[in-house]
Amino acid sequence: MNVRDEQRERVITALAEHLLSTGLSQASLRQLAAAAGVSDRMLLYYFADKAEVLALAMQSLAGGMAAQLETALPADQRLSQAALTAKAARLVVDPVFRPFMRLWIEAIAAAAREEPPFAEIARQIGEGFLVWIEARLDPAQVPDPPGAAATILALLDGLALLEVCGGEDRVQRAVAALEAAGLG
Amino acid sequence: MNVRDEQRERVITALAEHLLSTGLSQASLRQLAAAAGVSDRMLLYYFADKAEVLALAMQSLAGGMAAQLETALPADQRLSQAALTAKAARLVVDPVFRPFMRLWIEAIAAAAREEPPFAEIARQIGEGFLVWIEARLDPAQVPDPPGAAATILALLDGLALLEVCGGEDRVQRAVAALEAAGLG
DNA sequence: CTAGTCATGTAGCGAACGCTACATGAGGTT
DNA sequence: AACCTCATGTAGCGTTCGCTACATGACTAG
Repeated sequence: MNVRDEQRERVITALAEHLLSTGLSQASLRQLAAAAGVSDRMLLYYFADKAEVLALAMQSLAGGMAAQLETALPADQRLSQAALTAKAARLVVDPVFRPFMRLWIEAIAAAAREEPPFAEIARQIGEGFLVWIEARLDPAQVPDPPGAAATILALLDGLALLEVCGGEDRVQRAVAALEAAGLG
Repeated sequence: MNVRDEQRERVITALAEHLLSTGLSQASLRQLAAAAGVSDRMLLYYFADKAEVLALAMQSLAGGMAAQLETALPADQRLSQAALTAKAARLVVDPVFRPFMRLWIEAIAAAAREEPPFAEIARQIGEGFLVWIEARLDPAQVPDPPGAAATILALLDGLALLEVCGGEDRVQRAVAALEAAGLG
């Protein structure tokens, strides 16, 4: 393989990690290059432009996130809406997933202002989430799986927002309430 | 009153409108000044810095939003969690409120990256939302009002995110599902 | 009348941004 | 040996950003 192609892989992996830990605020070309251990000049030699860098790094993260979600809550078990809501909520507020959720809301906000490449990225990742959720809903118990999945996704994303504007304890209280309801 | 103080009021009102319609992406000092019909130089004569301008405009918007919410769903009627969730969800996806919700998630994302003055603003507005919600929950029907309020807020905010990453139809399906559940 | 505050304009600073032009050496091909 | 592509460095372009220094006319207080 090319040196260039090797570097593309190496750099994207490093940048995914960097984005996870610092968010989109530290994502200028120069900052990304420094985080990946290359010069900004070379970053634009490996990739077409900043949008490509961010798109690839976000896709890499989404892939990792999807794999972790698969193992954390396997699809062979179908749940009621309340039960899945509670379990998924506990998952996404876990310290393991929280950095991703933080980045996820930054990406959606960037998509909201139509900032490339986030409009596309956010659509893709959101779609992936919906598929993941719907695959875990028991059609026998859930009258409207697409509606239920959309509702659950909204709630999960909302928990990430709640953490920012309401703090950790509010999130825990919400998750506890969901678990209490999920037992019914 | 001073010319300066008159201008402060006038400019903030204009900028609240501007932020509502264009979001935070068109919010550089020069763009804000143009939207308010003044020079950027004068904007920084009327206000201390950009953070003050944004803070005041956001507070103005939050006030207007709060007033509209009060009239749209008066506090004298206490509801069950499911019923309030459904009613509030229908409210926030209304075209009247959607621009605010859009801006709201941009503000939370800015808060997430600790961008002044949004950390403070987001906390304030989020707190206001929680109070508003809790004041409409019937304590006789709701075992854990703070938890329920946090859950509802997460869901409402999440609907705004869902619109960005999943599109209008997904939001409508989620609201329909919530209304179906709210009838039970 | 003079002095000073208020309101506003002109001009620009220094930094960061995304991105590019150009040079250079290393290594392979003919 | 001549040439060419690849990988990399240096330097900087043009723009936008938040913000400021400085000047100037208008009005007001002593």
